[in-house]
Amino acid sequence: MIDPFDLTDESPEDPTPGPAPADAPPPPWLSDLNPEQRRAVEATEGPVLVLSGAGTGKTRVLTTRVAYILHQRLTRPWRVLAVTFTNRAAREMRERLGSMIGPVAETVWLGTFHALSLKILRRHAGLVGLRDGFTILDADDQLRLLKQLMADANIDPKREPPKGLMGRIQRWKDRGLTPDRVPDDDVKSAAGRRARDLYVRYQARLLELNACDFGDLLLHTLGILQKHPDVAEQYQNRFDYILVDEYQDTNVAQYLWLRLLAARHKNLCCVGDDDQSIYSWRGAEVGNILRFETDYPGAAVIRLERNYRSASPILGAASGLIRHNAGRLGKDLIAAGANANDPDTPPVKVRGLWDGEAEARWVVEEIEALGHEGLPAAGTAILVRATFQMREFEDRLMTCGVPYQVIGGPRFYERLEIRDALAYLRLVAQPDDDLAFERIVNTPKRGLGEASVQLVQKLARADGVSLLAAARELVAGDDLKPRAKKALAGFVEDVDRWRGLLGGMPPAELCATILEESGYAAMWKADKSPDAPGRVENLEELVGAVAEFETLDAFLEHIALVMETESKGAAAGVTLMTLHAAKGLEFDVVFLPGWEEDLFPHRRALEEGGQASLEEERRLAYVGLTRARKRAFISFAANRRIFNNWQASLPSRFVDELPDTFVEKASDTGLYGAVTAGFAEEPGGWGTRHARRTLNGTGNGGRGVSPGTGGWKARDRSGEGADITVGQRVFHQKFGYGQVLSNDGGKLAVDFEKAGRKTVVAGFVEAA
DNA sequence: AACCCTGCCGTTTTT
DNA sequence: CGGCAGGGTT
Repeated sequence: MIDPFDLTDESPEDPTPGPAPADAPPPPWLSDLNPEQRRAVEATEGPVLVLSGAGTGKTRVLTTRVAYILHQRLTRPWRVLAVTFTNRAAREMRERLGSMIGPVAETVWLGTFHALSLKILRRHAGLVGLRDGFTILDADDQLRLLKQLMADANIDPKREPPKGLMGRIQRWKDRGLTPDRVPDDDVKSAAGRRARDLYVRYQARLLELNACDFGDLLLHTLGILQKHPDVAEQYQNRFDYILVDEYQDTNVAQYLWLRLLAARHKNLCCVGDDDQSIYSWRGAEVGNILRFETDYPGAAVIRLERNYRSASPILGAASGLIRHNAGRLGKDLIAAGANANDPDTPPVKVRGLWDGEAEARWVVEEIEALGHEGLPAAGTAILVRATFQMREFEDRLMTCGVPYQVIGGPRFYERLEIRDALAYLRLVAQPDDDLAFERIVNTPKRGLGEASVQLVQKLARADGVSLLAAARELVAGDDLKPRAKKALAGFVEDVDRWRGLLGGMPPAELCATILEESGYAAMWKADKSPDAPGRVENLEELVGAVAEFETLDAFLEHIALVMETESKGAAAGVTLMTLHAAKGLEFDVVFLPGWEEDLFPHRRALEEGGQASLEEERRLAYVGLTRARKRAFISFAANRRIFNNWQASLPSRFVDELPDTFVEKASDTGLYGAVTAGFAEEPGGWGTRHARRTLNGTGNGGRGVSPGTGGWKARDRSGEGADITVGQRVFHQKFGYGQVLSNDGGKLAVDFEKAGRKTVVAGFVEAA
């Protein structure tokens, strides 16, 4: 593992200028660009906004732009700053840059906002009250710390959920607001004031711990740049060109960070797509991209609209959908890729099904059929709105023997056993890491209960020393019961001994030694719960991960910023993940299930964010569709089990918003009428449209289940549903026999004999 | 100090 | 229904 920032030569006055541009052969990569891309690459001076639609080659533009700047000898590699959001994007960019310009790519300042901030912050830690070697807390540490502070302040965690408070604090940090800058509007309520007070204490406590959280990496760096003009100037002069990926995802703090660094020359190139902004709920400000031209007068705005990824019906469907959003910068994708002109590309298939299980069955059937057409599972993805949807697909894929992998879920470094093991390593590397001490002082159980730990904490606070130091004092004194004293003495001795080994053996060996001698590995080996063997394996894997590093410090620094493990091996089967996780990826075939009101767009999003959130949900749908190269499938179910009770659901409004020209809709016979939506009724009858001959015409008196969804009507199978009366005994395909409790305009409350009380639509039951 | 039980809640997630 | 957190119990 190489630390990309471990630069051996960063000197701005590097004495070896390269050959003049004229001497160099024309770079091959310029001619591969289309005219817009080329403009985006060649407009090196001044602010540039590249509006880069899905699949229009933004990574290529970014990397080529860096290569071009260097090739033109406009500056030196270490004077170029390229910022991304994820480690994955940074890695990909560095690799591609390396293939264009060679090993010199390693010296470009390229990384995530957080990694780059950390690099700057390490050099000026003293300016914000941090000392050298400060640690970075992860989400778990943050929350534990906040809970402690809440307990100190007598705030009931029942009334004020710690997660909510943490969220508030993080949102302030996202906006670049230190505690003293929190606006009055945010502390009008008592809860707001309490949150602000806690924010003050939280920041103070972090400094005591010589630690900072992820938000602080940006916030502190921003503070340094704002309050110390001399330092700011140093970096403003250092970076001659700044490039930013995924600009639509920047928060206010990041926006200010960029603005400060680019203040001198304004050679700031932001690449993004307002239509793919899906992270406002974690602080991203679409406004940043929408306002770019105002913020940077005279900015060049370049639109990349030639899509090289998707077949034209997919682009047509996606464009038609996103057109329903207001306040866009405006951009239309044009099919330009190899998949675009294939006359055989079928439209986007939209399919209504009975329930989630039928939906999964259908999806997997389609996957198997596509396999015979030469579109194997390995290039296929199922993209869901919420993780609970995954289970049904997993079940079905497993029973059908289709290989698959789930992306997302709990990450390696977030697992309990890994976090515990890391706490050991942290404490050894950094003896005053109090959070690490607390975490493992009694793990595995050493007979050190809360009483003993509190004694240590009290002493530490009184003497102003770390917990480990206080423990050491306590062991020497007589304030502890003999039992606890012995246990604590043993623990302190262990830590001291491991510290003594620090320089003497490779870090992986040290890690293994610690896990053995602490009894931590033994604890899991002895555990007979079903997940214990997996945890033991993970610990072994951790040792393997440490082996990639020269020193323990280097390893800890790495995992503080890179919480993911390197993805191992190529995807073998169907990829199952959330829509959010799919951003930036592409697949030959994409399935988008669960397009139902309340699920997608998600009810909670609409409840808290109204119109703005609806548009964000729509962008999410747009992101999903534009992941597909060759085929896209959308589906929705009429019934879905949510928290164990069945819920009748309506097709998503997004289904209605898909332009008819590019989609082919069908639903299982009788599931829905097809009054205006142009749905065929037969399963599998894609070509046979009965658009105008609808079930509505066969006796449903136009009684819709819900207004506002266009032509979708509850089915009324030749009228049986109409004459259901309260108290009647009925039969339901899924739930069996039951008695009708009430009838609310076709929505029946039924007490089923086997399945219990459910709400069903009248059309789904028949008189028994 | 360790275990069990009850009650609540249930969207998306990187660094 | 099921996971988890916190409280109460042994």
